[in-house]
Amino acid sequence: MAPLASGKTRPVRLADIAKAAGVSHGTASNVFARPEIVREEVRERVKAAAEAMGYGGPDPKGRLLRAGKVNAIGVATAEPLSYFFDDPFARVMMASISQACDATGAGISLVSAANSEQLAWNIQSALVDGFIVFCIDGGSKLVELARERKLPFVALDLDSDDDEAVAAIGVDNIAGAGLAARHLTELGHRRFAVLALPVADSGFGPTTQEQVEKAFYSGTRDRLRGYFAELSRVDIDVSRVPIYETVNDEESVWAGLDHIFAGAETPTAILAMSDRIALHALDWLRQHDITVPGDVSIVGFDGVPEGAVSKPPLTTIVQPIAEMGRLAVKAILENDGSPTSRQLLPVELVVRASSGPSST
Amino acid sequence: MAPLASGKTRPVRLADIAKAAGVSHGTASNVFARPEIVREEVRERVKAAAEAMGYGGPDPKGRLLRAGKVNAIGVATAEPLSYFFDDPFARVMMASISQACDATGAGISLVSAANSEQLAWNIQSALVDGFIVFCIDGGSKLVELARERKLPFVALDLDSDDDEAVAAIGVDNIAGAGLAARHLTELGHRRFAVLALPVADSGFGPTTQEQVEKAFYSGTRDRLRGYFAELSRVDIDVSRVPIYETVNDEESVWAGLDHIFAGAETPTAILAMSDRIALHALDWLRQHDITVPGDVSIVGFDGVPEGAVSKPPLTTIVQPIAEMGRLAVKAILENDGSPTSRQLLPVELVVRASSGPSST
DNA sequence: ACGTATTGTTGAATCGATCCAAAGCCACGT
DNA sequence: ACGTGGCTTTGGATCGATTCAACAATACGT
Repeated sequence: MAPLASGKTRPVRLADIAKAAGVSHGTASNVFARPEIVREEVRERVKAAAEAMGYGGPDPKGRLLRAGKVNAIGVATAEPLSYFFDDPFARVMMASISQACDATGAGISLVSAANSEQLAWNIQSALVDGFIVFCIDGGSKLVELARERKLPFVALDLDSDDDEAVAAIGVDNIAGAGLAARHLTELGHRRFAVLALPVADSGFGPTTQEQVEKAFYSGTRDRLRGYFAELSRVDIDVSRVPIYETVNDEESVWAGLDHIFAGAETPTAILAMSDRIALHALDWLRQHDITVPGDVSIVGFDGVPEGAVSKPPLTTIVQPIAEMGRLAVKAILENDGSPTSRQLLPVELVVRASSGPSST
Repeated sequence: MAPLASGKTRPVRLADIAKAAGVSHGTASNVFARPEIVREEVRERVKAAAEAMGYGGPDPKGRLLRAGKVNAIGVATAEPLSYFFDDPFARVMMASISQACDATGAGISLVSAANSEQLAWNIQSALVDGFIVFCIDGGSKLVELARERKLPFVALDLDSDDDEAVAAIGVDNIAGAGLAARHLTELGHRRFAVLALPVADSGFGPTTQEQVEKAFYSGTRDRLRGYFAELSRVDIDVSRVPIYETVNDEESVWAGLDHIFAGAETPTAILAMSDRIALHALDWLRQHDITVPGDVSIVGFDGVPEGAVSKPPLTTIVQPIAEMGRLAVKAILENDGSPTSRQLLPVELVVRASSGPSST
């Protein structure tokens, strides 16, 4: 309004330049959206006006509302945002999600927050066409939140017992864990220990089968079920297998190993519920001069690339991470109202050098 | 329209539930945006109506238009999207950007595309309040595109010679490179080779100082200038120092070393323009039984975390990556119209085990 | 000269919310 | 009976574009 309004940033709208160029806003819109249908002379005039007035092209905010489609998918997690760039599993998954997005021209919005109140708000107000939810932690709440948006969404790694109605892509944790355990029993191992993923939000420490059965996170529960089903099958008394709940970081894993190896009967085989746990364990073992796989064998879970180059390379259960990412994106983008139902992908045992015959 | 429209997804608007609850749309809006100002009874009625009609809360698309602010910043690069998750430098940078965003409650949109036409479109239509542009590659074009949006934006690692008017955060490449070279000359090295970052879009291969001076990427140019200024200072004939242009990946680095070590006069010191290059070089050297730092010393550039745990740990020039991320986010979010001008951050030489006294 | 394409342009309607000035309602004091 | 003030609620204006049916202008065939 005031003539000296040059300090204000860009109050210039499409309508303004339309007026300046002496055309209707409809025509002005066409100049940008479908230049070929407007006469060259007019087009030039409008473009010149735009240039002169410092107009940066149609504001997507306006277009968006009309079009209804954002053309971006949101990836949500309850972890801090930097999780996407720190965690190996997340990184591989994100790389494959982003490839799928690149291929279809969709954008990616990272959704997360420092506290759960803000998380809710961020999910409610994320400008996306759908969500991919990382259920690593606080899964149920996230799923609940995402569901409330009434947008297509798919949960990654949300497992069996949860609400049937939510679309989910996961792997067969029970079968995978079974594979890992069987591999070790076939190598002759009888004394096991389990390094578990989080069971509840309660930190880390020794835990029990009963606790895990009540676990908040079904992935943790299912993997334990898989392990124990297989161990029981070959008559190992699972009630004597120590289970240590970690929070998937170095500190808790090392504490777990301190605990496990403090016992009288030390294990010859360790079942780690994630590669990250297994890799931290490898460090601890090396530092304690326990050879792998000479003294102790260890099998991870996930199949992150770091496992292939660790010392020794990690025997693990590899998830088809890339495939999962692709499917998730596809599920969101092609969603036509009917929710894709839950999909369970197969996993594969990859034997590398961290497992060998039992020495006892 | 048709009574059997249940297949259609969510044509239910705030106005619909307002009508259903028998209140005005203004009141309905308040129920969600400022529940405390609407009488409890009415509030419950509206919420019930919303629930009954399957309303997922106010659509951010609408809110957005009104509010004008997206509350998200876009991070753009000309690399494929997965670059953000693959490249160590990008990852550290993104982690710090995302921390800064978490702290202020802003979201992050990743902007990229398979081809440059789509890139332009993606940048034009990204729903963001500003851009952080990774100028690793195709920098100028990206900056141009971003500038056209007339949104606040800051370029990362865009250097000296470029347009003065664009806000940029970078490090002092010349000084950093000088530090690296000086460290090696002080250790007695006289025979150098340079593994360069991309000079142009043309692939990899041996190159020359003249070529690099004309480099598309000022970071590459400035680092070489820094190296050579220092080498010249101690009377090393830089015209005889081989420069090999890589594309920052294993293949090109290995090809470069094949080339460099095929010559008659092999170097005792390698200046690598990135840690990623240096780490790949370390692998090559190990495979060729060339000891580091016994036979050859190598100094990287960037300061990525992998450098601290490589074998041997990498001597490098560390950039204040976290600080850069923080500053970039701050520049966007606090931008009040006046563009923050260019900022050059200091770098630091961190001596680890990949450099030692010259053996000759 | 007059209908008929062809091509370009207009202006109203729409997308889904938020904001705000004005009005309604109710109780209270005088 | 009437003014005052505190809550609520209302309805119109607005954000910035796109879309589309209708209209204007020009060229073409007969």
